[in-house]
Amino acid sequence: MTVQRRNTKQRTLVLDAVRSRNDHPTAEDIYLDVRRQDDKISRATVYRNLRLLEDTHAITCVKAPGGDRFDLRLDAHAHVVCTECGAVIDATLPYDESADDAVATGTGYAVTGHSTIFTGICPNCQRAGNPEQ
Amino acid sequence: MTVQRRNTKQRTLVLDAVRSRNDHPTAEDIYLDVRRQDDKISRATVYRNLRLLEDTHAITCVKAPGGDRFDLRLDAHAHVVCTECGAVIDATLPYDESADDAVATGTGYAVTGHSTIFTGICPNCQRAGNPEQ
DNA sequence: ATGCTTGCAAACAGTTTGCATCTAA
DNA sequence: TTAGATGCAAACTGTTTGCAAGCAT
Repeated sequence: MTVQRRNTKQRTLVLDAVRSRNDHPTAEDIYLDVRRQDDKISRATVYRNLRLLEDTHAITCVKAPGGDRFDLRLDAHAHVVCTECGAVIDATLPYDESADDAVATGTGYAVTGHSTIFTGICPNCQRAGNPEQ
Repeated sequence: MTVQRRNTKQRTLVLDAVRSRNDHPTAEDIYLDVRRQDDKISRATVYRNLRLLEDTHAITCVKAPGGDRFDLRLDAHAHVVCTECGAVIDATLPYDESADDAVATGTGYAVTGHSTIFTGICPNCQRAGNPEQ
C-alpha cells in the first residue's frame, strides 16, 4: 500500500507556486515565491515538498547545470538553456520515444527515458551583445 | 593571443588519467587514479586541470546527475546512465545536428549544441535483481 | 626573472538530514 | 492518538577560490 500523504498548507503552497510559473524556476525561486505567502516556511520544507511532488508525479524536474529546475509540465520534452543568463525554456521538438528502444537494444540497458538539453544564447542575451564570444 | 599554458607534471598526469579509462570517471575518480602516481597532488589541482583541459578541448565533460563525468572522446554523443549504480556508457545513437537548427529556428536561441542522457538500468544491476522496482 | 601553477585550507552552492515539535486525519 | 510534516540548524557533496610558495619557460 502506498504511503500516506497529508495535505498541509505548505505542500499546497509549493505545488501552486510551481504551477503558477512556466519559466522552470529553481528550488530557491520557489522558496522565495512561497515565502511571500508564508514567511515562516523553511527551505527544508520547500525542498522536501518539491522532491515529494516529483515522486508523486505532480511536477517534474529538469536536471540543469547549476541546479534542478522545476516544471509544471508532466510530459517528457526537451529544454533549451541560455549559457549567459541561465534561462530555461521548452524546446520546440517532439520527444522521440523510439530512441529509447534503439538505445536499449544497442546497450542492453533497460532504458526508462531520456532527457535532452540544448545550450545556446537566448534572444535577450544576444541583443544585450556578447563582447567577445 | 591565447593564454600561455605550461606543461606541468600534474597536468600531464590528469590528462593521461582521463585518457586511460573509457568509463566516464568523476573528478574524484581521476583524483584517486592520479594520487597513485603522485601522492602530493591536491584535489584543487585535479579540478583546475580538468576544467582547463575541457576548455582546451583536450577532453570533454558529461553533465550527469550527481556530478560531472569526464570523457576522452571529443565528438558529441549521447550517454546512458544507470540509475542504480551510476555507471555511464556511450549511447549507440548518432548525434543529430539537425535538431540544433530546428530548435534554433523554433525558439530564437543561438543554439550551440545539445546533450542527451538516457536513464535506465545496466545489465549488471538488472541481473543483481531489483527487489521492488 | 616572470607569471602560470601548485597545495593547502577555507569558502561556496545546492541540497539533505537529525531532531524536537506540531498537526492532519 | 499517532504517524506524517514542519522548522531549525548542522551536515554533506561536489566544486571553486585566495594566498603564499614553487617551477616552467
